[in-house]
Amino acid sequence: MKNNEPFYIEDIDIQAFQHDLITWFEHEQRSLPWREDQDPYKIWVSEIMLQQTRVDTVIPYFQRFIEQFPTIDALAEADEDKVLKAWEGLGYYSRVRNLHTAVKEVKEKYGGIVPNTPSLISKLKGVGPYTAGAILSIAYGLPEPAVDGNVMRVLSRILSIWDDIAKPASRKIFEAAVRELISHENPSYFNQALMELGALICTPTSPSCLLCPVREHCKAFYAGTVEQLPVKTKNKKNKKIQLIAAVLTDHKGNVLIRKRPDKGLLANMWEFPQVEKSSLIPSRRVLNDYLLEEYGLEVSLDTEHFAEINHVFTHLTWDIEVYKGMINSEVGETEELKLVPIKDLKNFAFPVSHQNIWKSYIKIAKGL
DNA sequence: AATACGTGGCG
DNA sequence: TCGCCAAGTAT
Repeated sequence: MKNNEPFYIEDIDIQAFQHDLITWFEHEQRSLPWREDQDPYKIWVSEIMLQQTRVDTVIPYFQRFIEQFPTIDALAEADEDKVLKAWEGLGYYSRVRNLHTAVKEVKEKYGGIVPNTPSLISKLKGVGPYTAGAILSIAYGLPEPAVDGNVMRVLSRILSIWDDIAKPASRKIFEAAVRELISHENPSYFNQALMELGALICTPTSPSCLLCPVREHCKAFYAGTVEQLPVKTKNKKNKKIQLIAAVLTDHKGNVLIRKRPDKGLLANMWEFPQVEKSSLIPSRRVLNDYLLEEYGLEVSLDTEHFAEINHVFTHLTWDIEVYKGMINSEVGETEELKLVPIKDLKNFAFPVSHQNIWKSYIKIAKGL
C-alpha cells in the first residue's frame, strides 16, 4: 500500500469487478428512452437533461424534445423561444441555451457530427468533464471517465475515499480511480453501470448492500462505513427576496408579460412584471410607481394583493405578493414587453413561480 | 475555490 | 415544515 495515493486500489480484483458490475448492468438496467440507440445527439440531449435532475422527471421531457427536435439540424434551426418552451419546468435553463449554441456550432464547424475527442467535445458550450466523458464513452465507446454524483458516491464506498465530494478538486481523484478501473472492452456499460448502481442500489441513504453485485469488492461494506460515505459538506442557507408582481390586463382581456434579461437567473424566460418590495413604501405604491417609470404605464391596481407565491430555488427564495390591475394607457410593445391574448400565453416559456401566479389568477377570475 | 443556477420528491 | 437531494457547468 502506497502512502502517497489518495485511494488504495491494489487489493481490488479489477477484472472481476468489471465483470460483476457489467454483468449486473446487462441484466438489471432500466429501459430508458435514451438507451434505444447510440445516436450521439440523443445521448447528448439526455446527459444535459439529466444534470442535477431525476430520471423520472427527464423521461417525458426527453421524449417531447426529441420528437420536436429529432436531429442536430432540427435543433440548430429552431428559434430559441421554442427551445426554451420545450425546456419549461425542467430548470437550469442555461443548460438548454448552451446546448442550442453548441448544436449550432456542431452543425457549422463539424458538419453536424458531434466531435469524438476529449479536447474538441469539451470546447462545446455546456459540455463539462462529466458530459464529455459520458458522450465519448456511451456514444463512441471510448474509455473516458464520466464522474457524476453517483460515481463519486459509489467509488467513495468501494475504494473508501474520504475526500469531501462537495469540493471541486475531489472530482479529479475519482477520475483517476475510474481510469484505473474502467473496462476498455466496454467503457459504455462500465460507466453507465456505475451510475445505475448509484441510482438503484448504492443510494445516498439506506443503500441495498445485500443486493449489490459488487459488495465483495467494497471496502466500506467490509469496514461497516457505508453509511458514513461519501463525505459531503453541507450547503449554506439561502437568501430571501421579497417581490411584488402584477397581472395586468387591458379592456380586451390581453395580459402584459415581459422577457427576462439574457443572463443570470431564469435568463430569457417570460414573466409578469415584478419589482423588489420596499421596507418603507407600501407595495401597491411601489408597483404603481415602478410600472409608470419603467414602462410609462398608467394602471389601476386592486387595493390588496390576491395571492402570495412562495418559490424556493437552490440558492434563494422568492416571496411574491401578486396584484391584479387594469391598464389605462397605451402599451409601448417591444421584443421584451408584450400584450398577449390569454389563449397565447401557452406559447411563452414561464418559470414555475410565474406559472403558479397564473394559476392563482385563474382561480380568482373564476370567482373561487 | 466558491457561488450562481431550477425543480419536484422525500423523510 | 424543511433541508437534502438528482446523470454538473460557467464564471
